[in-house]
Amino acid sequence: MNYFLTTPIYYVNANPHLGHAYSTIVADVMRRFHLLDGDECLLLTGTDEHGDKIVKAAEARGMLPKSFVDEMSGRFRDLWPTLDISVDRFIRTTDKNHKRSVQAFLQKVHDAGDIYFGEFGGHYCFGCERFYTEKELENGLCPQHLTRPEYIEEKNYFFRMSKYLPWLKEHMERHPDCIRPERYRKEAMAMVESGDLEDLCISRPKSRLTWGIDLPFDDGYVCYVWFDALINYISAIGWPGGGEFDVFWPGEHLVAKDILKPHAIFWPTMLKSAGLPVYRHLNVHGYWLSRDAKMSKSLGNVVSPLDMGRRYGNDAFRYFLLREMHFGSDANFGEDALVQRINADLANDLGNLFNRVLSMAARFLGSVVPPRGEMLPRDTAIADLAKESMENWAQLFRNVQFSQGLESLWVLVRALNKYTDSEAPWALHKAGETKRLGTVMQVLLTAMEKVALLCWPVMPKAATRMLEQLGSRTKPAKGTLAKVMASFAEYPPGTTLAPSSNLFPRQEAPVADAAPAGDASGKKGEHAAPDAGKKGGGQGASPHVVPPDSSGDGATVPVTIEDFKKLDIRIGTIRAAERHPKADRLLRMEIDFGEGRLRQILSGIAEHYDPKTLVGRQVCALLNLPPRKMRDLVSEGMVLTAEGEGGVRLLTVDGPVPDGGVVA
RNA sequence: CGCGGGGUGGAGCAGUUCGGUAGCUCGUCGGGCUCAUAACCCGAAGGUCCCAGGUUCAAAUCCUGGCCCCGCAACCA
Repeated sequence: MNYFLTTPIYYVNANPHLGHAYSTIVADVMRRFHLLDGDECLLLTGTDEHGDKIVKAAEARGMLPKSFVDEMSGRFRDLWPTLDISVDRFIRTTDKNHKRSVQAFLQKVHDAGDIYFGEFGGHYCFGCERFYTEKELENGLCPQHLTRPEYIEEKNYFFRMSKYLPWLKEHMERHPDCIRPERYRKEAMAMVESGDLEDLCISRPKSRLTWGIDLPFDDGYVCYVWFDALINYISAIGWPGGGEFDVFWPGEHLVAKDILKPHAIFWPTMLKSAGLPVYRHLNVHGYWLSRDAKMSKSLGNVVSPLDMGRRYGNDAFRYFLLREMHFGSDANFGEDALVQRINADLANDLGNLFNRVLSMAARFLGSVVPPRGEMLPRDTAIADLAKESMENWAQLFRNVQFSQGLESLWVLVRALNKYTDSEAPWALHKAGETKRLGTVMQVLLTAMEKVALLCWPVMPKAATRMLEQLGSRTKPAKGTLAKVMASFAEYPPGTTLAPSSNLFPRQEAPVADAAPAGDASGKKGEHAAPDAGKKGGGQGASPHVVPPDSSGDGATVPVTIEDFKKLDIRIGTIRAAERHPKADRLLRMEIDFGEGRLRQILSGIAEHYDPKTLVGRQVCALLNLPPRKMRDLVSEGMVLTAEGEGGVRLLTVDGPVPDGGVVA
């Protein structure tokens, strides 16, 4: 069979982090598994490079969009080999073929009558970067900024997605494993049945955005988000125009749960409209959490999860990621858990098994494999267990249950340790029972070769070393799994074994305070690009998008003192403070700036400050911002804060200052 | 009542689809072994399966109600 797997394409406005690494590692594991399973495999990853956010991120660094995305895309591409990931195709949405495919796709959907020119638009608020309908305006003003929106004749193109929702519902019912794990299919089903799904806006006029792909049927517009990003999955393999597409499509996708909707709803309906078959599976994974993400954020000294891979080795790092997270659920990333896994599973169970067996072979047999003698029931029991374990492993991996699959493999590993104990080759050696010794060692070696091979998808380097140490002629290659599972044959006598093994050295427990990594979670997504009257729609198919941040290479744009003087920053005293009744993170404060009245200011510090403790304190605030509505209440300024170790801290003064005092 | 996930020995989790003796890893305690990376093997202690009702011969599992965590969304301009 042909097996085509994709990761999301990653949005290049920030550097790669654990979320990206996890997705791509899982993809690599799946590819290697399917290769062993006899499939012809093609793994695709890449970068998403269009959109407004890219233009801004490039500007912030004084670069042209093109050079910026070239550099960022390179960082992703170069990372994968260092994690032992074998990528077959790497796509960039700025590739020429991709542009051609997107236009061809749009044309097909257009020809099918599924794209229409939307007549709304009109009231555009520049602050919000979005349109408002008459109904949404309050007294003709933007409900967010309380400013009068400009009337703009901006029409856009829409994809008639609603037309395909009944079909999609039926499709999901007929293919219960199209989205997995099951919970995400349920969630997608709920979306379809909710009736809240509207047609997709798929364009932006060039007057506002030029960094995108021209619509084939109107060169005054560029394509917006999904009809650009999602199509990478087929443009990368040559659609339209055959080639690999004809061979490998339909394939399957791997995504994080934050982009379930575009992949579960938008993409299938788009494919249907274009007359193409839907993907086989959508595999959805959860997030890596940091035990106390809030505490460790923004600290300069936190250890990056990617550094963990470098420190403990890729094989151990990959094993941990696959074993610790039950695919689909969230999991915690912590250095102590990583070390525990390494020591318990890899060093004590697996590594030690290899070391003790090879060491015995060296001492008792001169590292040369003896012939196998008569198999006793307790020997065939191992053979049976190996078969069962491998079958479970394969079934679970096929079903993206990697953690359970590895657990099933470890049942065999532990049984081999137990077998070693109960057969006690050292005692056989002492007693001169050469024949029985040979059989026991045979059973161990035969089983260990199978273990080594099954480790390969997750730990390619270590597995290769294991096979080498066993002097094995088995190579991890297309279709090897069937051969290895088929029988429990005698290990070729005469094979020379390595004299010892030290696959996974035990690790010291991390120092108590070595907190796990701040950006471990890849959970901050959605720099929601407001879309003409639509909701949601993160930019691009990236699983986790981190806002253009201060942590990385934050070169900023120079300003003049004149620019600074435009800011009206003043000191005021908080007279009243309370939680916003309808928002988790907002505090409502009344602050005295000596203006003869109190200003109401809202600030997202509810998680960091108890309102009672704020009354009477002096704070800094920026006052000459336009008033803005936040969760139904108007804010007349912005309280200034800085991110501290325990969370957000207010800027204040170190001595009394008259209310209204100017900050300069 | 915006959507969703979860609450199981000290820690982390599986088990819930389809009711039938509560399981795994780590940790603790005791023992064994000496091939091995202070590793391995055996045994033990330790659980009101969040609470309250209900169905049933039988409920971690099914039903109803409640409590408590956590994501998403909203919002943190």
